[in-house]
Amino acid sequence: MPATIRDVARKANVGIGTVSRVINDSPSVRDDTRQKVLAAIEALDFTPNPIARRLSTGQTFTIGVVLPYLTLPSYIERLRGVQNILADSNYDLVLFDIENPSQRDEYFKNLSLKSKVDGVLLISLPPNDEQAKRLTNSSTPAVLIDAYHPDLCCVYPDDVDGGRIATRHLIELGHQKIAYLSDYLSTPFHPSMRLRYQGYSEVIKKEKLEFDPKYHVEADRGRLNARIMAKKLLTIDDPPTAIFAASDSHAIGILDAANEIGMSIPGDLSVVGYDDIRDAAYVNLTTINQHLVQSGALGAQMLLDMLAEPDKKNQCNQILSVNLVIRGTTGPPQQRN
Amino acid sequence: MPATIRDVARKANVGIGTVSRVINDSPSVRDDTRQKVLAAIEALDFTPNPIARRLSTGQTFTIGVVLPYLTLPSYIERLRGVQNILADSNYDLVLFDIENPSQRDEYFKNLSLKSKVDGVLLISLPPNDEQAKRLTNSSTPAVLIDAYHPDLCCVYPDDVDGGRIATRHLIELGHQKIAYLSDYLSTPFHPSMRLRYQGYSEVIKKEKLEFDPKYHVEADRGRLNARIMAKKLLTIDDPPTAIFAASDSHAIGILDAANEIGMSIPGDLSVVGYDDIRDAAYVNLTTINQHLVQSGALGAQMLLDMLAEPDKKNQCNQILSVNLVIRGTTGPPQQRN
DNA sequence: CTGAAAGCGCTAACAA
DNA sequence: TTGTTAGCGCTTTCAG
Repeated sequence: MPATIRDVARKANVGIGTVSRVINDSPSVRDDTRQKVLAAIEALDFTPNPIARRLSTGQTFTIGVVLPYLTLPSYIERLRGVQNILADSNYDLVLFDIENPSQRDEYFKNLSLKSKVDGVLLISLPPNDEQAKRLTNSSTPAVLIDAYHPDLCCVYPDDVDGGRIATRHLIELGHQKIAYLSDYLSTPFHPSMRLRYQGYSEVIKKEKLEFDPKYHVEADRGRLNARIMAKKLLTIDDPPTAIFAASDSHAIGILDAANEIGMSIPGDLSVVGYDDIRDAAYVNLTTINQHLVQSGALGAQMLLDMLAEPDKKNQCNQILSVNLVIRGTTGPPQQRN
Repeated sequence: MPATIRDVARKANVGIGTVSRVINDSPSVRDDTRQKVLAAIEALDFTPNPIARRLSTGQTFTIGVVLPYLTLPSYIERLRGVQNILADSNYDLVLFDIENPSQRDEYFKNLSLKSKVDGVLLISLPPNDEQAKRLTNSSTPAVLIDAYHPDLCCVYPDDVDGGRIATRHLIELGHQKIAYLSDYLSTPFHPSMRLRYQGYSEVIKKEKLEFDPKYHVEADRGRLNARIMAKKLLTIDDPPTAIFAASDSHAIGILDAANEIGMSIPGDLSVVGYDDIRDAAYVNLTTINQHLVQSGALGAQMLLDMLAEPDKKNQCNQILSVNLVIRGTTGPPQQRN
């Protein structure tokens, strides 16, 4: 039904190759013939069939974005960054949501990709070695966003430094008893929270502060669980004067707990979060901002660059710096020492 | 590099057509030849090239999902519903995010679709008449999710009824002075909030309650603005004893305001929200639940059905019912009448 | 039941 | 500079 390149050629009285050249902005077309062709294209309301072009060139002009759980705000933000970049390119974004481990495995196995996408962006999906190998072996370039593997291109935030920065901020305010509250670190699902913990404990040790295991608390995911655990933590003997939370959700749960047991913030307790989600500003939470949207954009751009110059060994590892956003939930402890 | 259908044919000592038949589960293949072919496919690790198939059949096995502002949780939920359905189909999901009105217009104009997608899902993007016409004229089937147009297939929530239900709930508790707080209704961007308002005022009138314009408050988007406006509303002469908020974000802002000026909930003030977002449960908010994920799933299924049986006039308008979730922010007013 | 052949709409090499 | 031709890898007649 829609006009084809042949219709245009006939109408413009030129060869089909010429039309193709015009479409592809080839310089070797005389200007008047170009005009003829353009006119015919206009008249016929012709748009080149992308599929045919794909078959012909071998490129799909499609990049696959794989991410887990479309629910988490942070993944979505990264996806936005990706989409922003891709929108300005010729590439379409095809979305693969992984909602359970078996989907995930299947995805890595099939790389359903096979000639379906020109490149893959994996968001927050750290591959194991076997999966990484499969990725490197496949001819489709891939980049990991918010995940790391030595053999792959990655862009990820400097979580260790985030942990350091948050902890240092608290110490500089005069805190000595600083707790860390996170999801369970023993599961393989939260590498970033483990890294933040690493930064935290590194600073604690360097500053020769008391490193009390009771100040390290783990809770199930979610604000409510954080609240419950925080309440416990704050009512023990010799409670901390500050808590570094592995996420803003955790931090907000802590705020709720403090509120519940009548502690004032930041007088009785300082709290630092992580992520700088939308609500953080609203509750005036001091937190670590990692540049989520930017991470997606950077990853997408990296992939686009790889696609553009396949041979050129690209700068393939981008560590994104994080920064402290000081708001109202941190201050000096009430009673020193 | 990857094996083609021809390689398989050669290896299996059959014609290329036969291989195609095997791939497509055609019944007219003798079982032993089928086995031969299958073996060859296995041996060569052959996967049919989807692009070639697309060109050949004219189908793209791709459906385009267009939605505005990837940020809003409710859109994301709907997208999840779509993705859930599409994941189990043969269709890929290609994502188009509209971040500004010009992108939107451009999208409707180009329908970039032209032979790129087999169908379109528009989420929360009410088209005007011209755009709708373009959609109906284009040969690609489309369905609107969370939007309505008489000429198009739509699935959308019963917002008017949501307004009714919330208001009735409050009246049944004994409230007479019921306010409605929403975004600005005069802009074309919040048709649903307008409909909820319609349901609200309908019930107010039917119950012959005082319909005081001062009880209708509009705020800029966001929790903070809701909080500010709510504070104003609650400190006027003769304040309302209950507020119906057009969204949970608004409602939570109202809760904050009440807290700030020392009103107790639901003793001094009842609040009903809308959407039942995640935080609603956390703050124990009574609210209206619209089935977001389901709306996406339904829309996607509808489109798939249209694709499967193009001629059959499908049930093309699905109004999703909403329901009241009673939690802790509503109760009888303290002083009657 | 099966093989051969003709496209799908485009790009790219090759002549002219 | 331009037209012609040969594919890209598959589906689908059409014979046989």
